[in-house]
Amino acid sequence: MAADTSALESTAPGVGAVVPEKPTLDGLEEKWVARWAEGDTYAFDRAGALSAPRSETYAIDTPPPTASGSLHVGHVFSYTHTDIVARYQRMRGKHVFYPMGWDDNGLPTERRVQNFYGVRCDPSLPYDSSFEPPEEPGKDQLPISRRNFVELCERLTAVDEAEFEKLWRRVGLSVDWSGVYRTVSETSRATAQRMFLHNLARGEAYAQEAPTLWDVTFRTAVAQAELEDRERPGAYHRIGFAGPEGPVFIETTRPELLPACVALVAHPDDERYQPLFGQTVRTPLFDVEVPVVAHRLAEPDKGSGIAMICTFGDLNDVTWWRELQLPTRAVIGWDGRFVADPPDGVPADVYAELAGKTSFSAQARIVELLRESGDLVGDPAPITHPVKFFEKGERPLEIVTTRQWYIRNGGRDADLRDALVARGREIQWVPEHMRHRYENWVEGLNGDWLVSRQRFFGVPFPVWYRLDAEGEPVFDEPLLAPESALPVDPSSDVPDGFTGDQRGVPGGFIADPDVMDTWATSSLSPQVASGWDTDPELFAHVFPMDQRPQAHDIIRTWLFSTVVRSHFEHGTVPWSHATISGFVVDPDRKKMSKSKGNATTPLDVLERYGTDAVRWRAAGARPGADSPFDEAQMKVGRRLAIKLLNVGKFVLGLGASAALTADAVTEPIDRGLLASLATVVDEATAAMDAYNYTRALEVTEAFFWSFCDDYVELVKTRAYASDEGARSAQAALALALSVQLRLLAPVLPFVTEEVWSWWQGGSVHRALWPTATELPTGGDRAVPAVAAETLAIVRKAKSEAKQSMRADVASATVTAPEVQVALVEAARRDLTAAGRIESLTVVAGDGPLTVDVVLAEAPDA
RNA sequence: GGGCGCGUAGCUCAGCGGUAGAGCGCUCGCCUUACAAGCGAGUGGUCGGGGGUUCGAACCCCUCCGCGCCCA
Repeated sequence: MAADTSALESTAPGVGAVVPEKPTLDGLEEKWVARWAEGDTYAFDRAGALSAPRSETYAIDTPPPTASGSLHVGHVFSYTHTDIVARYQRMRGKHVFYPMGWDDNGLPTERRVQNFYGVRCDPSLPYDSSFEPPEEPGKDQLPISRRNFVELCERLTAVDEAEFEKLWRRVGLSVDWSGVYRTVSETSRATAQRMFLHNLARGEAYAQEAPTLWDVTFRTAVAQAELEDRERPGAYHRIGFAGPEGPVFIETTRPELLPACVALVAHPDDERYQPLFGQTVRTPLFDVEVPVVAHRLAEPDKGSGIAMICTFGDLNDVTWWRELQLPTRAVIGWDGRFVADPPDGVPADVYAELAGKTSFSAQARIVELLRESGDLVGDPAPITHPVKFFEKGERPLEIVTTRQWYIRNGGRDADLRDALVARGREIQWVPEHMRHRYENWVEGLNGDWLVSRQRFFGVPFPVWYRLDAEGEPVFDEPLLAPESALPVDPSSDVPDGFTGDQRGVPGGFIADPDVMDTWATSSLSPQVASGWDTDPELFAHVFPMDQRPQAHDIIRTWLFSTVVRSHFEHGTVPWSHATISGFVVDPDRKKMSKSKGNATTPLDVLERYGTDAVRWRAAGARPGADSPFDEAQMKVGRRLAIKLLNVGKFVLGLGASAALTADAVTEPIDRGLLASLATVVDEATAAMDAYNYTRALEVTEAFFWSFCDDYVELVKTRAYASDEGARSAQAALALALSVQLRLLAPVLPFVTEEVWSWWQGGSVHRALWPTATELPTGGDRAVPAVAAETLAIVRKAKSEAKQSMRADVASATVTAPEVQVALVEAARRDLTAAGRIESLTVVAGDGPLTVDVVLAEAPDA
């Protein structure tokens, strides 16, 4: 701990503090985290904000971290980037609306709860109010009711969230912790359901029975945005179909889908197959008659150039099926296995061999059968090809026809697509080139946004269906929850006009069984955080927000879906700026992630180098740029923080204080130093306004080191005196310290606050960002620059003579261009003291400034 | 295959039309009363290759090579 805390009784930061004997970084985090919490230093002043113009509020749409996940250094970096901006805007006098959220909704939480407690959700079970999970997860997962499962999710995420908050406070995030939201909260659920109902009412959401990409492990539909291609081994099987004039050979990687074959397809220009178009062929083994059709998506140079269309092997099949209006012969069920009964028109005897099998074993069996029948030509030819996976899944996706909810996103509507691209152009992207990621994605969409998921933990659709006399649901007339009742859980709540005992009985009703995609909730983070559903006055003030910070990997998901929702509901972009941070990568330039095993635990690094050092390193990563994790860099940040403590102690130990003002600065070199600082302030401010915190820090830091190594060394002796010159130095040092502490405060919140507290009232983080106008004008920056240059040459002479910097100089003769002579003379007093120069002569001459240094005889040499 | 970004000192990166820069590293010095968790000095690059524009190119244009990310 810092040595001086006993003197601090007041809750106001800084009041009554003194400069410690031996300043240290140790313990600053604990001290100031507690002090900021007590003093509500980062509280959002709602009333003050609402009574001021919108331009005086700065609202941030913070990414809610996945509460069940774990944080690594990459997270610390990107959240620090945002915090630097937040702190800057606060110091500019803005009301900073900077809430934190937790994403405790969705699959990661569901999976973590299953593993942590050893349970699984079985929606058919009744709620058990006395249920307690086992101490240790058992070998087999314990089936529990949906409501019990959800309760465990909430219990576990609350623990995780408390840990996260502790870490974020230690990182120094200037979040208003009274405004935390959760994506699974009542408010979030109500917001998501209300927005969905609005989308539905305006025709922006709809349900449709359609072929859907399906993860057989999670047994849920997945959206285009959640897909990824993975290279997987496969094999082309050459199979003969019986054509009108002999066999037609196709090559397929999925022979097991033969019973699902509905046509063969070739490119319309392919002369080899033109004679067959309009004719029919018969499938081997099953002997089903299928047409030969032409379509531009068939690739002549792939395989034999003619392919079988199955319902459904891949997305091309879906396109062909839709555009060519082919029949459906689905064989794969929700569990990824071949369904029990063959499709219409497919003989049951052969199909019976496949029923109940997975794709893998069905393929093996089909290949055997084809060999026996002689329809398989040669051996399968191994290939590697891209296969679609759910990004969180481990088995290839199947395509299953199901009824799903969609929200329009321009994937099937050029006008909407253009409108959403135009929204993207309203956003200021930082860095600018990230805009292309957005436009590429929007322009490449091939379907609407599938938002329903067949999971248990999530926001349910506020929808029921009437059951007809036969007990079949009437999907065309969904029963919607009234907005006043939101949030609802349709599996326990009852639609208007019905009673609970009518659930599931003919003439009664059933609930829509699905929950929303996690992005369907996350895409409403601006609305949830800003009180769309709970505090319309606040929402009207802070929305559209100023900044959406996030990483570039979720532009297609989080960013895009947020734009879609805002476009529909509010007819505006959700924020004016999207700031995109890069990744922290390991030394091999691989993205740091827990699953790759190369993630560095943040707490360990924070403890070893101190928060300010880690934040300093984070600030060195420009917006959008990946940056390698290198501990050696942390030491540099730590050194900067220590330097601040020491120079602060020096300046304040001289008797410099906040009472000294610019008027006292009379010496040319002092005025020059402050003139130079004024340009630094201007540059840093311009850089911060452009979200270029890296540049702002660079400019400030360069000045700071030269301030310490040159200016302070030059004026030190004078500052120790007690004449007018001393007061000039002391005032300049005090002013420069004050300005520099404030310039560095967003990056180094702890050490700057510590030094600030030694001599100023209030928090540095509530102080105003410096402006050039608080510094005296008219100083000549060349005076300190030339003095430093001269001193450097004297130092070099001492260094080359292997002498101490304290070695005396008998005489130094400066030969300088005419215009510089007066500058050197203006710094004469400081130069002779700092260089320990007995006799300093300055003459005009040609060429650059030189110094002829004659060292005094060393006393005991 | 398409899009985007990047290739500058051993490492991390600035510079983006006018004489190659910083920090780290390394080498050599220095106990200097703010700081030895420090200070001073030095070392180090045909700015990925090739063409072009220009009085002048790391910077602009073309092309090639390599790396990364996103999308097919």
